[in-house]
Amino acid sequence: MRGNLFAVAVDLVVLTVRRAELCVLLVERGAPPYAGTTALPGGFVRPDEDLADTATRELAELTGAATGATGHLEQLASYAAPDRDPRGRVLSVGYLAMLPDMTDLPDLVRSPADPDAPTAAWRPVGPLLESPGELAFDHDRILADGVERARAKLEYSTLAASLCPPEFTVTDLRNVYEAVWCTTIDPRNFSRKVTSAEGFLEPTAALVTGGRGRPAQLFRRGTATALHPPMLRQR
Amino acid sequence: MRGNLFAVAVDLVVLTVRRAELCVLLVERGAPPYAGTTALPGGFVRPDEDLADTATRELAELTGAATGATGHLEQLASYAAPDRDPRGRVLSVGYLAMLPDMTDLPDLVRSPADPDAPTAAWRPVGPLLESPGELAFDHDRILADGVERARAKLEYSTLAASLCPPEFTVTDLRNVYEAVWCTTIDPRNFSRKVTSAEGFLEPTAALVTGGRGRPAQLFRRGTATALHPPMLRQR
DNA sequence: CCAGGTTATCGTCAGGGTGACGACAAAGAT
DNA sequence: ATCTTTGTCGTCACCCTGACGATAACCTGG
Repeated sequence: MRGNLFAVAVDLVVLTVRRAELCVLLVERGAPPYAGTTALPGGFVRPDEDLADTATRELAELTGAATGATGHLEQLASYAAPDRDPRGRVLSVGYLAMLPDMTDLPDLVRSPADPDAPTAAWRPVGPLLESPGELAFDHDRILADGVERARAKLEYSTLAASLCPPEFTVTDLRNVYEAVWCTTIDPRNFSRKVTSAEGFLEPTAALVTGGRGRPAQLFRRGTATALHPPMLRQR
Repeated sequence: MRGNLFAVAVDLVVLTVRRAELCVLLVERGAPPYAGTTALPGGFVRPDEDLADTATRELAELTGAATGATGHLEQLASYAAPDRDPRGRVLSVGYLAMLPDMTDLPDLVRSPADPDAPTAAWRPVGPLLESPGELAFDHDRILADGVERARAKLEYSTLAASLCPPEFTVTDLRNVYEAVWCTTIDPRNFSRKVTSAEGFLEPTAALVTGGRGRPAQLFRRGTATALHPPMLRQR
């Protein structure tokens, strides 16, 4: 009954917004198969781990555990086509992570926990989605599913704040929506929507200054997770 | 690297609406572990199968392949806690199926394809969700996730039609919404919403008669899959 | 055959949310 | 000092929805 066994891996779709673009964290594969090509970061589930444990551990190894507080991590879907890995039967559980733009980190991220780990780099998702084929295994599909999940979740949740630093302005938040959805949003209507949504934003005493134009109010994440009524994308 | 291997199973959350109640298809476990208790139907992935293949095959074995045309099947999530199965490491991929009410079938369904398979029975989900603990493994959680997915999907998709027979009235469709959401909906507003939604319903030439009251128009599923704007549940 | 009950469906109306946009405030730039 | 840029408030029309009246078309029972 159970003679057919699988290796189980967790692959991460780590998204952030850098320079007004939605970006994903990719690694260069060092070992076969697909050596030398880019891929989603991932690894195998250890004997004592649940799936979420593996995802959390790998995310910490990649980014240096800077997530936790502000970031978001959720399961996406599982992929187990018989021929998806030439080594044999491998089931991959996709996880979606959304992190604030850590502009202080360079485009190349070297893991502090594991110096032998492959170097990770942020890449804009647009070209990867439009012309698939660059990523190893079925990672193009996993990436597409992750981006679509993120786009959908911005509609009816307060998750966009996970892509912002701990304190942010309404414009920061709007830039996240515009980058993820590839649209432009009217700043006045957007401000009305997010500031009047109960529990989305918590005002801070401070204003942000230094840029051009009128100083903007700083906000923190509110306690709400759902956004009612939702903010629908244009179709 | 790959010494830690898993058995991979697919467990089905098969939902339908029977007698104005949302019901799930459960089986009596004949073999250990959890012999004698009820559980979600499921089975292991075969060597040449993708996950969706396994789900489709098991659904066909359970219901006699009467699905396909009108039914719906989608992946839910994966569950792999280290101690979720006493036999060892088993990863289970949950699938959600939604079928029309086949009232012609009895509450007990004996598989035509595999007479040795355990007998399946329709059970209302309400008591199972309110007092968990009856189902084997972590199937209470899988069931809860499946029901919540179904409830959410009715909001922004035309999936409720998958729980209706091929031809149905607006009242049939409303009964599905009311059973899944455990609410009551104003018939006039509901009718206005679903008949004006582009591509949700396709009118048929026929009326349905025989019941009490004015005869109702018969509809077929439209081609649309998304429902814009969504029909939001009360909170 | 007709009254009454039941169900389907159309119509009306007020209120909330949103898109489109004007207006002003408050900073830096020249 | 003026211009430009950006943030925020306000206004208005429109659409959708909830609440509900009204009518149509059937069945049932006197």
